[in-house]
Amino acid sequence: MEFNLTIRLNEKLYLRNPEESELGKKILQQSINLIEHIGFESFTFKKLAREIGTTEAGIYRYFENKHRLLLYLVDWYWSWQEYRLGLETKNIPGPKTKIQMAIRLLATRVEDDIATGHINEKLLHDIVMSDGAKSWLTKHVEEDNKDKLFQPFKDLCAVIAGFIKAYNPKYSFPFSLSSTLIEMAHSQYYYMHHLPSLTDFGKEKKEEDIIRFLEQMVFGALDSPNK
Amino acid sequence: MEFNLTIRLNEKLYLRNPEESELGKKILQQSINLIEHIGFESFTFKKLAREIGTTEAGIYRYFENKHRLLLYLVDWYWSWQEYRLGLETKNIPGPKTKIQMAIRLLATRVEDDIATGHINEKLLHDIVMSDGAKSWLTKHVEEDNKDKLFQPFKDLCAVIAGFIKAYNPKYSFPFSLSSTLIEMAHSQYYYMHHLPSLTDFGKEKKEEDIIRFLEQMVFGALDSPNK
DNA sequence: TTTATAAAGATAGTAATACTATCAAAAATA
DNA sequence: TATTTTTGATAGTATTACTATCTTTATAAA
Repeated sequence: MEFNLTIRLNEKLYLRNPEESELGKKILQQSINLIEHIGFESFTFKKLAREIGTTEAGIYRYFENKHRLLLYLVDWYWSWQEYRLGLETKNIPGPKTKIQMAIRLLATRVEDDIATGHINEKLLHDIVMSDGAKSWLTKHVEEDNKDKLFQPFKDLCAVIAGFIKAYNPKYSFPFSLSSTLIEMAHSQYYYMHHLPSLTDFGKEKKEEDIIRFLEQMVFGALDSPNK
Repeated sequence: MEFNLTIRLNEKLYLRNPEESELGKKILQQSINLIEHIGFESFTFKKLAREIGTTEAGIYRYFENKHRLLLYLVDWYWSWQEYRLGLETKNIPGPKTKIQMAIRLLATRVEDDIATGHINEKLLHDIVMSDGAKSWLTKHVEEDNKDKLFQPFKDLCAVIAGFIKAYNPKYSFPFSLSSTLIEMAHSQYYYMHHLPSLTDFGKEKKEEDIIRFLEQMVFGALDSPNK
């Protein structure tokens, strides 16, 4: 028996749904390979077309521009993380364990999930670490936000904020702590590998240390008297 | 009497030192205005040249490309923050107060500093929040890092890590906590204004709340038993 | 004062990027 | 079989990201 996970995203992300055709799926698959390989700045639709064996115009039929394609991939990633988190925290009673699970899922390098044929989660994880922030660091954040293009990130943030509130209902900053946690799980990993002197994990480069750091910080904040 | 603050940066950032000529200073001044106004993605040397009343080629004599110019501005900003932090924590005895001062300086919207003629710190602050991360989120981070192009950020991070170690010598993650603090002071501010549902400050939009959040988190982490 | 030299301005040119438009061929669907 | 949809092929344009060259102007040394 086979399981197949499909994630349906906001229609404003694309001109034609890439999940609904072979070419569309190839665009998703190969754009992940190519962005991971050459970086988002050097990535162009022309290069992607060459890689796939189609034409530039063909790709423009699916995505307005490369920023929208990035948004699609990033939204896909956060939706998938929320889905995973839902699975892994199902039937777990204590909010503490749920928060710990969230930290673990976010700070651990992902393995490719076979249930999603054309998406390589491992590579996508690297892309989100290196380029994810670029999806909202633009002059058009607010319009994109009105179009709900950041919804998956916000949803994940809200889920974890929910765990935080369940753990300590008196804590004043559940959303900020949640977004800090999510962002730092990625940043500290990126720093550890590329700018290690911004971290305390430079020598060993162990994910477990990032998890210890984040746990200590989060529960430090949540367990301390909240003025 | 007049005071004049000049910050000398890594020579690899530029082809010709922009601090040493009128045109160079105009490049710095106007690039800040223009990047803040249209965003880093839309910013080009041609537009900048038009703004200044010089030619594209003229600007290329100072900076290899717009990424290097961004790095220059970002490095300038972090150097200036370190300088300010040094000033403000001089003669303050307790490390707790120093950490609080660091948080306050980082999380408070800056006023233009008259001692630096051609640099508008207020606008530069906005640029660093919106585009600062793009200076290291590239495929050439590691080469840039070898060239010490991120030194000012690292230095500031190390100074604050020093305060953290002084406050609690047993704490295991002074550098990671420091980089988290610096990054979050900017991110939370950016989120508060553009993606408020990622924070708890959406309604009031008060800097004081960000400061409270960061202080509570940092001292929560530092005062809790460190396993 | 001439004379070297460095900086700035003016102009041109090129390869690549970020698209848009059009038309024909192929595939799917009615 | 006819019709609609999707893809492929080709062309074209404005802008970007540079490099090159040559002249003028400002500065400073002889």
